[in-house]
Amino acid sequence: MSQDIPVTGYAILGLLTFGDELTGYEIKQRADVTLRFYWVSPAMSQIYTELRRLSDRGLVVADVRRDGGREDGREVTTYAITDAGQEALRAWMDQTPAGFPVLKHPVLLRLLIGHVTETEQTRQMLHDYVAELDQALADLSAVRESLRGADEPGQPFRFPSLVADWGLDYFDAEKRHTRLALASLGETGPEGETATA
Amino acid sequence: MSQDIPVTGYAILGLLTFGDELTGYEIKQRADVTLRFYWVSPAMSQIYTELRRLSDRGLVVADVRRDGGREDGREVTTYAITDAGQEALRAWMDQTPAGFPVLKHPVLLRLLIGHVTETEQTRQMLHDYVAELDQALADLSAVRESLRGADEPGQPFRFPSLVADWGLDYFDAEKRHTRLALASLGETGPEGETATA
DNA sequence: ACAGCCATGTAACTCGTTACATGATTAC
DNA sequence: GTAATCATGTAACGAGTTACATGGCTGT
Repeated sequence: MSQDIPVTGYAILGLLTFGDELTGYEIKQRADVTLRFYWVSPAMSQIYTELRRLSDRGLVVADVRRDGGREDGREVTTYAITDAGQEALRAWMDQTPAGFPVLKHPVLLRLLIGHVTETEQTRQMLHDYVAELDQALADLSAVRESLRGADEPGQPFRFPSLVADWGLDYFDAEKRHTRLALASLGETGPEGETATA
Repeated sequence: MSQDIPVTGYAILGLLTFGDELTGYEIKQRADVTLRFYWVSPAMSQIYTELRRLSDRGLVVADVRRDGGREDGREVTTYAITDAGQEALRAWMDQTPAGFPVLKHPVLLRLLIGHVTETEQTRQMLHDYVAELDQALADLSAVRESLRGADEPGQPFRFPSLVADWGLDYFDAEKRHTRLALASLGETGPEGETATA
């Protein structure tokens, strides 16, 4: 029937299962704080394209409204998941294998061919990565905190909390690995210096 | 000059810095055992496309040869990185930021919306994931072992070893996280049973 | 003889991105 | 008044995939 929907489509559908009617713009914002860590943050244009597709298949309903009710006001379209959408999402979850994660890790890719450049350059890259990880950790921590109070079994944010904790641990592990790599490069680099951070 | 090369192009270029002349087919095999874990394993057609591009820009040289030297034999094309290729790769490493990793994690995506399906279904997914992680760990361990003996500073496989160790640790951490999630689901699931594995 | 691997490529297509275009609303 | 944010879309394009097509070589 409707298995020709990209995963991102189901991801958007999933965002709509948390109870609210959302505009495309709001979906983008939600994606930026959640999906972005373990899937992608789709471009606005992609979101509108996907909403169009979901709407065509009856998996979401669009609700066009005049902002503020005025005749000349701005048109705002909110989307809600339909029963058919719930079923399609459920069928996807239950009947298609999740698949193995794909990691596009430019830091590891460059580390792999570290012999092509100076050790100092590689160290710099790793330091930069740590800084970006700190930022990601801060962002994700904030999200995780915002779920407190509704993260127990039976409560709405149980699963998002589980995922956020997993993500936090993952970023921590990345920091550890980066530091280990830095240590390995620092101890035995061409120059006699040790790691600086 | 030549910054219109996709990352996968540089990745292929990188594979050619380890000393051998490789055919497109062999590049695919190398990618399947190394790149696949932290970048992607490009399709054959993508590899040939990329080799064509690199060749057009003079970053690799193609060496067309008759297999076995016979006039009617099969044509085999091997590729080697050129000096210009080394420079381009180095320039890319030194002058463009690596960028933050992108993780496409269907297991986490589905766990996030776990409330859509039965807990048992989610548990099943996590169990399957553990099995796949075991496979990945076995594969990567084999690669890592094959690097032993040339993984010290100054030796050719120092950086690949560093990356392999990082990867092994990462997969271990994923297993841990999966078990934690399973525990969390098992203890408090709707049915009174505990986790089965 | 035949299966399986080695080897190379083209064509069609999809996902997703960036750039462009438009305009209303809100906060300062 | 004007900058930032809210809101929606189109067009062009690029990276990468699957399907298709071809054919030689190797082991049994």
